[in-house]
Amino acid sequence: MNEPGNFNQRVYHIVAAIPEGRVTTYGEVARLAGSPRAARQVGGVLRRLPEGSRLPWHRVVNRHGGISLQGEDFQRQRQALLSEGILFGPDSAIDLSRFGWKG
DNA sequence: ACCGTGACCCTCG
DNA sequence: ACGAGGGCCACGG
Repeated sequence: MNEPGNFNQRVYHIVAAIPEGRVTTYGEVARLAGSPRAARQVGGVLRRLPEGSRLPWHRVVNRHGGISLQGEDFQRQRQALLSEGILFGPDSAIDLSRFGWKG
């Protein structure tokens, strides 16, 4: 079991399954992938997505419901989420109890 | 096979 | 309640 590159594949699969208009966290993806302590790695996978990937990477946020990207990438993710009807609170964070995958 | 890296998260003061 | 500090661990070079 657990062949090389499996983590990547699992992450792809899980992220691809996040419904439009919903978000989940790096930690949750890591848990679903079977490596609860590899939240950081999830970010690593998404960072190196092949250009032109159709994976909805923007639906993954940090545990506070905030965007972990910086500068231009921050704006791109924010825009993508807004265009799906996801709202940001006064603290610039998404209410996970409302827009989280499980809801 | 080792080593740096980091789109995170938990634990303590 | 909150911030700094450090552990974590799969990946690529």
